[in-house]
Amino acid sequence: MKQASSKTRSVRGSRTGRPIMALLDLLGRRWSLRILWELREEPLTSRALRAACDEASPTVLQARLTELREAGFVELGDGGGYGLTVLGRELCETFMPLHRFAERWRSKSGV
Amino acid sequence: MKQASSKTRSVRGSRTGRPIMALLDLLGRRWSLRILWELREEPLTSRALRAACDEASPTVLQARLTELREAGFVELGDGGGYGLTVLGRELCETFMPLHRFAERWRSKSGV
DNA sequence: TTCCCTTGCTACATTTATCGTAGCAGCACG
DNA sequence: CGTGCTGCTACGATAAATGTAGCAAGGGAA
Repeated sequence: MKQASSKTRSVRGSRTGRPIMALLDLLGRRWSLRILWELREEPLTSRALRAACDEASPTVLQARLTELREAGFVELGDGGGYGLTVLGRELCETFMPLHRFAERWRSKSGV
Repeated sequence: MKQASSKTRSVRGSRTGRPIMALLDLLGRRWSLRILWELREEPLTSRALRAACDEASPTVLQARLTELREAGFVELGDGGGYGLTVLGRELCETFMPLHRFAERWRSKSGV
């Protein structure tokens, strides 16, 4: 597997030494959660991922993918295509109950 | 409890009719996850919340708080102070395992 | 009343992030 | 050779976040 470059893009909040803050910051960036969500079942090529993410700009997607790779959640397969690492799969399952919650949420709120 | 204005700030992704997308988008905005996290134990005044969020600009915090109120996750108490609604507390517990995950994550990744 | 302090909230100029479109180099297939 | 895919990038336009300052409303205390 190819390694993400380690030019250490600083994660806001990591300075506090509280990893939860760094994680919340990373996941709180645009498209981060969505990318993990779309990769939850199978690896996707960069273009397929873009299609799954409502044609979001490739600029941000590349940026998020690089960050997620540096964080160890996503990896680029040898034959191309982005997939979750073991760690990434754990993370994904951590907030998988969000799906059921979202359904309940809609029924209560009219957003 | 005071109600958040309902001028329907559109949530990106809600057009697809898939509530999980709307939720991922809302939570994927800056400081959203952090705000929920900081309110997890007790209500905080707007200024205390700001302090807890590394002195983030009050402009975004107000925006996020309004969105979270409209979504039904956060409410403004009568005597002042922001707190989680019942729904918000459920949501918060949904990704509470993230805390433990973050600790394991740091030990594996050098971010 | 006046003074002081805290509440939620906003204005505004600057900086940063994201968007949208286009296009690059590399590789495989025919 | 061209065709079509891959990951990835440049760049101007636009939207969002930052940082600083300050507002009006309300609650005491003197």
